[in-house]
Amino acid sequence: MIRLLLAEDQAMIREALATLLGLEPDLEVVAEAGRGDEVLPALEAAQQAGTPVDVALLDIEMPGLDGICAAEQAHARYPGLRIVILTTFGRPGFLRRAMEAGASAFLVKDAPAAELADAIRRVMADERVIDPDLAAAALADGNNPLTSRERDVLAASAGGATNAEIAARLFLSEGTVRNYLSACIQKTGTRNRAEALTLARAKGWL
Amino acid sequence: MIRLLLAEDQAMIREALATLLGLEPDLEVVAEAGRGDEVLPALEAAQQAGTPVDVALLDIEMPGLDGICAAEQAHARYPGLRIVILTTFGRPGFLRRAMEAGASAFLVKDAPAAELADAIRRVMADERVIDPDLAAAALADGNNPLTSRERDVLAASAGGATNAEIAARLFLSEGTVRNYLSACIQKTGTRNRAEALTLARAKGWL
DNA sequence: ACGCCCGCATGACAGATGTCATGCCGCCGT
DNA sequence: ACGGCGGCATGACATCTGTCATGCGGGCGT
Repeated sequence: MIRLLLAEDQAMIREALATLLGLEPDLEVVAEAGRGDEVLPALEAAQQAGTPVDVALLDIEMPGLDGICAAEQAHARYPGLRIVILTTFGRPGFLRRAMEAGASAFLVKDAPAAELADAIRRVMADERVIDPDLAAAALADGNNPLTSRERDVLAASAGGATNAEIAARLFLSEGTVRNYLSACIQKTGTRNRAEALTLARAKGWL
Repeated sequence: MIRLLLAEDQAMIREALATLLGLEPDLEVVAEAGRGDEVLPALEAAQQAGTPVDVALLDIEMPGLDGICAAEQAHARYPGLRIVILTTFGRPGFLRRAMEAGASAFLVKDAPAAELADAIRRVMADERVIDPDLAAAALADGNNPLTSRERDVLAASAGGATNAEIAARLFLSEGTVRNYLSACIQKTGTRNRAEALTLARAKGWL
């Protein structure tokens, strides 16, 4: 019996997935989390209850902590735990980060449901499960060209934030903000901050 | 036995929901669609197969046609069909549009799974199912203040499109684009196009 | 020690964005 | 007929964004 933890913020989806997986004779959902920062506590609780989790299924976009950060924490604390990342968007940067975080599988929600149970069984057999096209895209994409600070500033530009606002928020001068954004624009090969942000998000660089 | 159609572009989620609903003794998923423009044909096929759909569950954000437009078409063609809109974001403008399109229920995926089956049974009993908080927000929000053309131009500004690009795309002069965007910015009470776009999207106005 | 990279900053300037005033046309309701 | 609204446009101008040059300090690897 493979014991699973399921982390997904949308309750309806989480429960539907739990039901689907619960129908498999060799799978059992023993823990659930609706936020990224509930993953570690849930793993702890399952351990304490005598039903240690074998495989954690983590959505990426969750409140409290994103699934990849949660994977890092979980992997550090429970080295034997297998991690399957589940995501809406197969962004290459996410794939890269997920692998670095110790994930054994990376699945997009566009895949057929049968692939989920299959992936779980394969990671239990110490396999890696990644879509070959996505892996190729991630490798072709090269590394995220943005420095840490550039990412901060680009992320802060979302929603129409002015340079003055970004500067105040990140304790920088406006000129520095303009320089960082200009660097982001050039590194991403785009024409303005909005386009740079759109592309960086699509690539999973932020 | 209530016969259902399920329209949701993410295969894994759709199948999980179909499994969940299929476990209810009085519900049966007789049709599925992965794109908005497959909804009508799927309804047609179910009708032809002698298993006419009673309730259509439509996700909003789907390729080919959004769920609300699909609802409009389905409602026009099958007046007796009940429509339940399922969405990730409870945007007031979406709620308003869904109701206008003939939907009988509007559910967010954050809701517990039990609410889905419950909503299906209630709309079969000719009830309306809407979260009271969401309804209040939609009523408090007032109407979408943007004209059709303003919405076109604001939507076209996404992703960093320049005024010249928007103008070329919508067959306008750049000055007209600037005027329309300025109007959007003022009507939304924001400071620039990016913020106007962010807010209009959050409200379900686009 | 030196070179590179990152973070941060100033300053000058070109171009894009946003505001405002104004005006024409067509449609619709009164 | 008239007024209001939406769509479209021109023109002037203020402000914001983006580019470039330059420079300082600190950390790291060779």
